[in-house]
Amino acid sequence: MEQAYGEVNQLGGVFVNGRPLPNAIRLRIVELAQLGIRPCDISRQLRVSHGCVSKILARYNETGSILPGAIGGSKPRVTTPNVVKHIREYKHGDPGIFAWEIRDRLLADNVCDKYNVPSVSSISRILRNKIGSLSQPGGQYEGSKQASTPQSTLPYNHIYQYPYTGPMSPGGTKVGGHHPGVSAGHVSIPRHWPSAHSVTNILGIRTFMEQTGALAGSEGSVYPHKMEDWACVNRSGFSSSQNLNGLEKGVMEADIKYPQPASSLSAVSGFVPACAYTSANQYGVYGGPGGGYVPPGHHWQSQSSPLAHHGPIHGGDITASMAFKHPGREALAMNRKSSGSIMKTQEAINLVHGLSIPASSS
DNA sequence: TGCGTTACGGTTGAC
DNA sequence: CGGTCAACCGTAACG
Repeated sequence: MEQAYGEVNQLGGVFVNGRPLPNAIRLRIVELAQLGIRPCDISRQLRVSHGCVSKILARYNETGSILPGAIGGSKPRVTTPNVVKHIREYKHGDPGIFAWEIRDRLLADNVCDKYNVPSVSSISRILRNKIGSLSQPGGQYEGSKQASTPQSTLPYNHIYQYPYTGPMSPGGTKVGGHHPGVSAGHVSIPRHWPSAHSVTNILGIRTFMEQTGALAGSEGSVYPHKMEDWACVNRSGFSSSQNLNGLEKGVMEADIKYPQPASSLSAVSGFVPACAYTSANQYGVYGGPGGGYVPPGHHWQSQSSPLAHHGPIHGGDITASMAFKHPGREALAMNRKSSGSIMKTQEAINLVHGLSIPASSS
């Protein structure tokens, strides 16, 4: 119940099986890569398996987003009220109609397209459960809106992976399906590092969290109050100043705090160390291998954090934008020549800090 | 040695 | 309200 669980990988890093890495670390992975640090070095420094580093970077390169994909949930349902309504009408008009005929008519009438037309079995179920019993007085469906086009069917994945900075959706509504890929990149991560030296701040823990919450309310960005809100980034607050090395950061990575063991990489130890899943995500705070797990008692962020306040929260809607991708990335790859030694890496890290600390020092 | 890939055991959330 | 299912996760290991 209150267990603080986590595991330690071969590199000494802490992770929670089945859960995404904190955004702070995901971001750091991308940033370091952009600085020309080799994935293997990133892996070692952040103590994240190289497979994971590879995956995150590949995803980033492909989509421009560092966000994890949508976890859980089901496919968007195809039997929308509108579809049911039509089925009902078809059935009413021809009580002997077969399910497959209904299916064909749904397609013919453009109620659905081939991608979201219900299966015959689904139609049968609808006929049996909803229409057969006639439990619903019909007509109270959501208006006359055509809710069954592919666009409106809300591909649930997108709300996670492609932070869509829609023109509206002030309530952070379930953003209408937006196709992936297209929009990736026009959002960015705010960049101002918390504090370059504080372990707690390096990953932007508490204070950022609060910021995030506050900002989130401003634009209606919705962060699920659960795990996916690791992506607790607000896309609005920094959109105008996003061109610091192409990376914007600051409102994010507040979510986690990972107490990593100070390993032999002393030079880096101050860089990676603190992380832990927020209490908001119901995970205990845990420390590194040496320290064992810290009991989740101290709740550095209470469940009723600011994050929980900003407007309507729709559980699965992460419209947070951590997506960013900047053109100059390749240029940075020139650093790649550096052999990836820790010293070099540290320089790069310092570079990051140098780039990104407008006013972060406490 | 670096890194892409994948099996595995895990979590999540809509249905 | 608990079970199912299909999505995703990161690690570890392989090549």
